[in-house]
Amino acid sequence: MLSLKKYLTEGLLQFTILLSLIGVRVDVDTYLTSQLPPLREIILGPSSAYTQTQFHNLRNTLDGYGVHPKSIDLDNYFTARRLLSQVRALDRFQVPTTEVNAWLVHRDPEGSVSGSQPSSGLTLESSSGLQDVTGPDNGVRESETEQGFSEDLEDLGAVAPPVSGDLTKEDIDLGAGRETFDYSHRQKEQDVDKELQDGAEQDDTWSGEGAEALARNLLVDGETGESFPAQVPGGEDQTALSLEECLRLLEATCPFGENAEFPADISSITEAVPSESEPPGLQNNLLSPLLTGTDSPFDLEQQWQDLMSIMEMQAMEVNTSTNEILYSAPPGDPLSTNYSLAPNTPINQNVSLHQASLGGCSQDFSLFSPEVESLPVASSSTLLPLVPSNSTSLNSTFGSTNLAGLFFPPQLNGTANDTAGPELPDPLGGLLDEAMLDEISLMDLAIEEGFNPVQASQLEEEFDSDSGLSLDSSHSPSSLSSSEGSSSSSSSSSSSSSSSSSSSSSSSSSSASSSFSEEGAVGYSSDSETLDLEEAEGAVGYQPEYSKFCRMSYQDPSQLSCLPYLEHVGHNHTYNMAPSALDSADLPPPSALKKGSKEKQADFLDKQMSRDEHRARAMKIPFTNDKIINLPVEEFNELLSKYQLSEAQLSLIRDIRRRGKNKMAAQNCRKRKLDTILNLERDVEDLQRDKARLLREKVEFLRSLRQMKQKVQSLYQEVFGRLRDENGRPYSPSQYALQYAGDGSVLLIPRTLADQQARRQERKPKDRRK
DNA sequence: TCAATGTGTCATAAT
DNA sequence: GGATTATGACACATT
Repeated sequence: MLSLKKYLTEGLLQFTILLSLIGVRVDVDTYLTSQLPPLREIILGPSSAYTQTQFHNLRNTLDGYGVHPKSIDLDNYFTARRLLSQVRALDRFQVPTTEVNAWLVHRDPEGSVSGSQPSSGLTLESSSGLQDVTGPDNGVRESETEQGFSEDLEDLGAVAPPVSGDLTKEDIDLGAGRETFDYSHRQKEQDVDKELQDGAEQDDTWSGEGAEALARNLLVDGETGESFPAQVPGGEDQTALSLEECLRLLEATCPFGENAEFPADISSITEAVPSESEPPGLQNNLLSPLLTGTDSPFDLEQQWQDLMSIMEMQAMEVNTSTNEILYSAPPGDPLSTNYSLAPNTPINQNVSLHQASLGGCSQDFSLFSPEVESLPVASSSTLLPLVPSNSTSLNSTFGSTNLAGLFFPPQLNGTANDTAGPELPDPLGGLLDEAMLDEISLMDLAIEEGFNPVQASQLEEEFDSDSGLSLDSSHSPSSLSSSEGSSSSSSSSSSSSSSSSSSSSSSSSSSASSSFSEEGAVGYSSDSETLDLEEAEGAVGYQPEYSKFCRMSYQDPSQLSCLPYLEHVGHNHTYNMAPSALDSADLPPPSALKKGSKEKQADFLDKQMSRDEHRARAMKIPFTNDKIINLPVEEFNELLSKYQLSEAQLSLIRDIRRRGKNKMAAQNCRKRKLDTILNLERDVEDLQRDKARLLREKVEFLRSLRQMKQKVQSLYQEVFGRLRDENGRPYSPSQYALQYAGDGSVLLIPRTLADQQARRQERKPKDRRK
């Protein structure tokens, strides 16, 4: 069956591709849906290769259009829609928006291959996957960024519709996928896709089918669902053609009135750069790299590649400095605006902010991942040499300068020129304090080596929602052991609950006599029933032990999977038993327990009794140790008054109560101690991360400040060098200086006067401090 | 055999 | 002042 399905699938796919290549438009799904249900079941069942087109059909019916894909009017209809969408999407600066998710799917270590299934969020939440996202070059920062990056991605997902890898083609074609306009439908698609791909995830032939699916996606218009021949096999050429086509459409068919949203959306581009201080004409400069490409396709392609390489660096910035994104200043923050003259840092932060807040824009930026070139549809294959091999935060930050280099006119982009060319020296090399960088690196390494404290806190919240004494037993692994042991002891099921605390009355040698469970209901071992079962299984384990292991386990998350194993961890403290019991303290074989003779169970439980329980039984104490320990003092005294007890018995009872309470107190104390240690550890890691972030921000600010100063200095020298006196001679820099007036004018004043004014200005802040 | 760890118990102070 | 709780210290068992 599988072979038949594969045969049919591949054969039909190849046939479809061939037909498409020769210009015949074929929509297999139409036939599969309406005419060949068995084949559809066979092929569509677990195969993800067909879900895309199926979704198109779904959309065609679900979004209300209701146009049959094979309708004669479909050409005009879809062509008009596609062209309109092209025009509309043109101004959105659409670069492939979904490759990142496709890449995530491919990189998923769990092997989930569906990019459109709803579980993509799970993929994003996977820490390993996130580390993969950061790329191998970002290992230094993985530990620090994995949590923040996850949050960042979640933020992106919260704003932007979840997109999948099977949209790649439409991104290349138009940029704006249909999902951009119909998110709800996309969710429906994902639901269907999940059903369809449940089996596909286990299909070993996915890679082949996935490649075919990608190739097939190239033949299906992502926006209209229309199938059309793959006219341009090369991704880059296709991208260029799409742009050219769009531009031609823009010029030929669309009046400006129809592009009323164009400038508004252009702002979405300019918002990515600190345009607050830009002159209005800059937008033209900003657009020029894209719009002027119609005249020179090569230039357009070259600029497009440059842009993609820049965006790629931006994406790496997203992957590697999420904390900076999370902590970065809001758009209106003075830090972001005041540095607008030096575009490096503000651009970086603004872009990051938009990546975190604007879905479309963020996706557009984030898809430039180093893995994009692995997809045969993007034009980023030539970008690989541009990808910095050492993608540290600082290097990726430098990448943002190239963005300014592209968007800003050269005369305003002195800093970008400093960093754009490979032949130019790295400006940061002379600007940054090496010690500071080393500190950052060491800090990142230190953080990386430790367990992520945020994850630890999450685990702590998950496993111990109550930091106090009482634990929710439903969250405790002891409930597992409870369920496991529920059938092991019949006496456990008959354990009687007395008032607030349940006393475990297990059968002993004399069936009527009671054994005692020292672990009472007070403290954080709240559920004595489970404890009884654990004791019945020979595990001393009590709730705090499990709690402790839970806490220890989130030092290493992998240990979380071993929780059932914990029931065997408990120490067999046979020293609690009476010497007579120690003689035969060996655990009974499991077969004996399974055979379940009550006497053997009674012997076994008898052996598990604590020392005080044996003493109490030896002294013929008429009530359980559990009552002795856990009853309130009034009830306890009332209980004692009911019986005629000897002094020895009363003394033993008081000792039992004291030891029992102290035992629980010790457990609580140890639990609190461990909690304190873990909280301190987490606080230390948080502080280290904050310190590293602040250091990075400081470095960036210093770098921006330095670059601004350099720029101002160069402008100063340039202006000053052009000044001439009445005789046409240049002014001496030692005698004259330029001073900036408050109204924006520049005055030439004697150096001495300038020095005096400078001193006055220096004194003012000092006086204010005083 | 030794070290690390877990646990119960005691003594003592604090509540 | 007694009961309870918290905690350091110790001993013992287990790994």
